Amino acid sequence: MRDSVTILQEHGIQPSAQRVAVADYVLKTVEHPSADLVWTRVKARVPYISRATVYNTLNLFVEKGLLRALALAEDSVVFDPNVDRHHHLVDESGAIHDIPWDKVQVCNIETLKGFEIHDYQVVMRGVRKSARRKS
Amino acid sequence: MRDSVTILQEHGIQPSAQRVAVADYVLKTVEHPSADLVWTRVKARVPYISRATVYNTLNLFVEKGLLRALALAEDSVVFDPNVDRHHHLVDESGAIHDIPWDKVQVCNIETLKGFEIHDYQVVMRGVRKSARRKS
DNA sequence: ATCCACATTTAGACTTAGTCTAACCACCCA
DNA sequence: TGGGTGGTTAGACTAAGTCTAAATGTGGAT
Repeated sequence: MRDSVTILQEHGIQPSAQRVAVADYVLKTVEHPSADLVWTRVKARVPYISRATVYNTLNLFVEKGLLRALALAEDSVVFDPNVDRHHHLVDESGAIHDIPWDKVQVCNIETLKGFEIHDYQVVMRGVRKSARRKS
Repeated sequence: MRDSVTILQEHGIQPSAQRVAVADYVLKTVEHPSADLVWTRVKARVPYISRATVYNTLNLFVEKGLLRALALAEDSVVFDPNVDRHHHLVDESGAIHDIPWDKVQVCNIETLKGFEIHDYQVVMRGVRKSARRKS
């Protein structure tokens, strides 16, 4: 995994200590955290970071294309460091899983009359099937 | 369009004056209103209805299958009286349009390993193409 | 090294969406 | 006539997020 400082610089973001701390967590996670969860996680390593900074930083990262903000569940916006096209599965437990773009195909979307589609994804609800050994 | 009182009764909901007022608006609208917009719209006809009642009523309608709650945009949950399967297009203006189920097809979703899909839809972002005469 | 201008961070006030609570009302039925 | 059950209400409360004004950090010119 590449260095957070480098990634920030490549996207025209001054790599301050706080921003690097946020990047170190949020660019590598797969847990689709809410902003407050990001705050909690980052505070565990850098206790002096403020809530406003976390929100500012997350919004900056979204603006600069490092993150995507997703409004999939009812109760909060979550962040996803996977900015390539992909689909999402919202588990009934609340967990969110990325589904690779080529696992599912959407047909006839370009023939929709009257609209210009800029982007789309399939949003699924379901449960992760319990794997073999559970206990 | 059928009578709101009848529809409520068929779904096991006591048709109080407030509930009928909410139903009269929200079961017929196509504007995908937020809860507060429902309150505003209903208050225009029934000024003595309280915010809590609107929220209670909307949640009751969702529970009883008269409405679906959608978390598509970042800033609030909206309600949709169309409870049949369909897709959604979120216009850049913020407006939400229903896209009929058979306009678009999703393939290979049943072959997804490791998950049991209960429900899905395609969520699109884009703009409504300006029709001929604009001015 | 020093200074300045500007960027960043901070705590806390503020806003907005939504839930909860406890009192209140209205009807049905004994 | 007096409960009891439903529904409604205002307002307190909570949670997510934004804003503000002050403090602090930083890079570049000298």
